[in-house]
Amino acid sequence: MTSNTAGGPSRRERMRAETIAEIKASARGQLLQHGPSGISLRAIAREVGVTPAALYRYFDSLDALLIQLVCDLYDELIAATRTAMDEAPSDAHLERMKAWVWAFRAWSVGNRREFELMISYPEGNSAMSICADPTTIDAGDLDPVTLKSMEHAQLCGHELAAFYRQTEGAGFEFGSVTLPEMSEGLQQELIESCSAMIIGERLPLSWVFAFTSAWVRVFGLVTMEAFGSLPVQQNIDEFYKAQIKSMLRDFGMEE
Amino acid sequence: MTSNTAGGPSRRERMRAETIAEIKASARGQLLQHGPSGISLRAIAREVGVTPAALYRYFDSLDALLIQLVCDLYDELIAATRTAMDEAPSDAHLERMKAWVWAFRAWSVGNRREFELMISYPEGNSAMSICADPTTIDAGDLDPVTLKSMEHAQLCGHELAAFYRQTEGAGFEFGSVTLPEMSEGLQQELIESCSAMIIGERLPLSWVFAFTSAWVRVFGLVTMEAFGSLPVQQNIDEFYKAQIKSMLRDFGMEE
DNA sequence: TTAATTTGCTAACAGTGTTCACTCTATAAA
DNA sequence: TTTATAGAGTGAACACTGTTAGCAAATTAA
Repeated sequence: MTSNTAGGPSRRERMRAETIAEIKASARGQLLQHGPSGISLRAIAREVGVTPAALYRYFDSLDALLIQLVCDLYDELIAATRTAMDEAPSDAHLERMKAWVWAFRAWSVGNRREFELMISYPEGNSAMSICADPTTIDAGDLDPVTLKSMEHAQLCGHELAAFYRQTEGAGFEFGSVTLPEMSEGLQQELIESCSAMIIGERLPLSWVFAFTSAWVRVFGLVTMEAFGSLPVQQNIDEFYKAQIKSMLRDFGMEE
Repeated sequence: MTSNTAGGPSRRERMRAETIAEIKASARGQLLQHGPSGISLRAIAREVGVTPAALYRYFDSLDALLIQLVCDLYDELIAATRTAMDEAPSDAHLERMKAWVWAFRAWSVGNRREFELMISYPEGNSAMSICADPTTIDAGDLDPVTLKSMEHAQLCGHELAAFYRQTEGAGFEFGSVTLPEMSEGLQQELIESCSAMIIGERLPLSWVFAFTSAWVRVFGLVTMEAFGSLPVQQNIDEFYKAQIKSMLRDFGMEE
């Protein structure tokens, strides 16, 4: 028929993108209803109105489909976090980091099953990892979900770097924060580990340690809440606030 | 034949217990090789040398078998933790709590797939929860894995209570620890939440908050390490030590 | 129009958890 | 010791699952 003279996506490409979206939507619906292990390829085909074998024209396997879905979910999380951060002024770095925590929590708890799929996929993979092995960090052939999770963490990491640039390290000046003694090796690894997230910027050890500790705490909080194993069940918001205050104290800050 | 006059388990009961153990062992072997979702009832039957249907004489379903397995794994974790604690004198409560953390970590990381199964089973259940809903805490009909995870947490909680009794709250006296301001509701919930673990003992808010925070941090550390997403990969031991020191500071202690 | 690519189908294969009806066999009671 | 009874095991079937191969129709490009 009409050849594709006008640059844009061809008719078939549009159709293809549409059914791909339909497939993903169906998969997500089943995720919501029956959990991560309840996503069935045949059920998806049934819902989309197509034969099971037809789905293999769009995805190499069910695993590949799930990986794609997880990537999309990360994009959703990242977008939600970014807009939440952008509600604060671009130079209010502390507020923006707080917003990151709240948005991360809100999305993960509001999408428990999605969160469950993200951290449990694939079997024992390094989902939600802050950074990968430093030796292979240059290679672009990391698995896509690790990349996405790094992008998610960098969103907060960059803000920390900007905050350091803004205060020029003053945060630790007026606080009585004594760093635990650490070996040379650990110090170096911590700094290098964070430099993967804060590109080009080199933060002092005190900031890096406080940030890493905070990251572990936030991860613990969000995971436990999403899995319903948080020690607090009713006043969760205030518990988070208290935890954030406690973390800020590790940075030597009061408010 | 000979009737069972001598109290002990009958011959059939012994046989039954033996095959049950055999089934569980096979299940665990598959868990090790193929991960939680790779445990197949038919493969177990194949390995035990029996028909798939025969397994239903021992377990109501595959799910029931997995729950039993998870309970056994908790018992193993609890036993490992307890013996590690008992290597310290019974009145060295601080050392014993440290031993709890190290043993918890060592077992979970040394048995990653088992740990994976424990926290992911059943779908979004409250595994590894420190305590359950206070309203139903009296009823003994909680699901068995929640009970086991509580037993695991109580092991450390009791030690904390004993430590408080020993020092009579002196820990917070000589430290410059300022508690984040919290609402009445959160304070009450924190205290009640911990009283489920420290039976009969009522700790002050400062201790309860520090303990809860520490629990979240330890959970975050162990989970991230087991899933390979810890920001540190080489000097993990020292990172844990630094984290523990940081937690002890929340209790107002130095060493 | 012709040729090539894409999309979808049917059918089948190997695997899964679960149930039912039917054998034995070992225990317990008469 | 003989007779019920409960336990353990079997084989066949059902309803699923993910995946592949070969073939037909439709859409695009030459």
